[in-house]
Amino acid sequence: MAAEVRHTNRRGEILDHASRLFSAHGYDGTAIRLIARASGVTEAAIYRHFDGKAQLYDEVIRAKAREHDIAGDLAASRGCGDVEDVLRVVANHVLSLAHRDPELVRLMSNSSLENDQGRATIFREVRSPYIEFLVEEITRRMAAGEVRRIDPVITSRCFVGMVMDCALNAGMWSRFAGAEVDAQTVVCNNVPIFARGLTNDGATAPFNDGV
Amino acid sequence: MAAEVRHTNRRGEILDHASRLFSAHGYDGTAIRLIARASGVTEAAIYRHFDGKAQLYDEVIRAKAREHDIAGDLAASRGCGDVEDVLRVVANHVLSLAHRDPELVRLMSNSSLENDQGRATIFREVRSPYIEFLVEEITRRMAAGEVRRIDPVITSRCFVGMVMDCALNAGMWSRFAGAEVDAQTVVCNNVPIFARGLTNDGATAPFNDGV
DNA sequence: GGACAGAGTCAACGTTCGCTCACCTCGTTC
DNA sequence: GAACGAGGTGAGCGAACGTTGACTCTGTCC
Repeated sequence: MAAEVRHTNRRGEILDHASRLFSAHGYDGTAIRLIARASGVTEAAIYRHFDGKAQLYDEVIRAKAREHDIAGDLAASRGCGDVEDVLRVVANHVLSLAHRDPELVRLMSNSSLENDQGRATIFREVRSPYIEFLVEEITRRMAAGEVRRIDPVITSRCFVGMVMDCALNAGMWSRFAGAEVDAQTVVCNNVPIFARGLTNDGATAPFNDGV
Repeated sequence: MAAEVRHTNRRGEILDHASRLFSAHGYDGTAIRLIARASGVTEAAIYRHFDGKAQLYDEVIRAKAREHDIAGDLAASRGCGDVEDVLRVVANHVLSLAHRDPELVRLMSNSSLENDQGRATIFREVRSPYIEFLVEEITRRMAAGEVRRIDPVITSRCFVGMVMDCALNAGMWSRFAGAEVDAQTVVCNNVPIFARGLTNDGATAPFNDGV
């Protein structure tokens, strides 16, 4: 990270402005001309640094995803607490990420069809770390009898999807329902529901049927 | 006389082709020229029927939303079965809607920033009916003691969000994990988890604390 | 001090965009 | 049968688009 700081930061500046504009207006809605003007250079200068619009967009996505070490953050909580704690860690991380980096949220909900590769990149870099962490935790806790017998992959994908959808559409909620709901309230409401649905009752034997 | 008047349907034809193209390439990615060519007319003809591109897009969204009577479908299941049945009805309806009308799914995930009004329309016409149905069901069952004390609005929004995210990103799943997961498997896995998290234990008294 | 490469500008290219205009062709109405 | 409005055409507008080529400036290396 510190090694990248050359004495000309133009490339980074362009990437920053492009990230902001792409996230605000989408891929098709952002002209190279706009990025150039925002970066204080001409359009031709942008083509000195990037091969074209598509490649610039791809670099923006990749740089944005690399800003966060999601898997690394989650690794610290590996094996800690009960399954409710695990869900809470994931949900809180997603929602705080969305709060810290609104551009990322917009890029995620923007890169739907325009530039399908960008969408795949975001999916792989942002969503997958959460899912993989959850799958691992749930699988281990299922073997230990803490979690009932469910499909860890489907369950993890859907839980992450629920939290992502919440982060992406929080703005829409307030527009229709009026009252703003903060992230912590959502977590406090939903994580226990999901956790309760996942955990074995104390009365039930951990291994009630074979694998 | 009345049998040959099918070509008075130009407006509807244009809407159909516009719907297909907008859902395939997004708002900015779809040129009026393309819609005209697909509809077998010139661009000028489109401007006879619609005020402009933005209004055409809005009409597409509105027509698409009106194709389905989500609230009406759900009303038939009002008050039936236990809370698990209610969740299953909602999840199955969302997933079958997505299966029957892929264009709608694409429009939903496409209309992100481009034309924000279109996004709000889809949100109101497609998502809200599910949420309102769930809120009503959960609230009633909470009062009856079947469901634990949770926030019905947040819970409903998040459940619907989970299912929508599943419907929207099912294509992405298979690309990364390889194995395709069909909708019914997802419902069978997740609805019981959520339902179990919502329902009161049999051992617990229905009203264990005041409202 | 000359060669060279990177970074930047300026001007323009060919194309496509949303949109409009003048005109045509009907079926209906008075 | 004249008038008329709805629906359609073909040509073309001005603007914006992504992209490129020729050129300049400025360090750095041999």
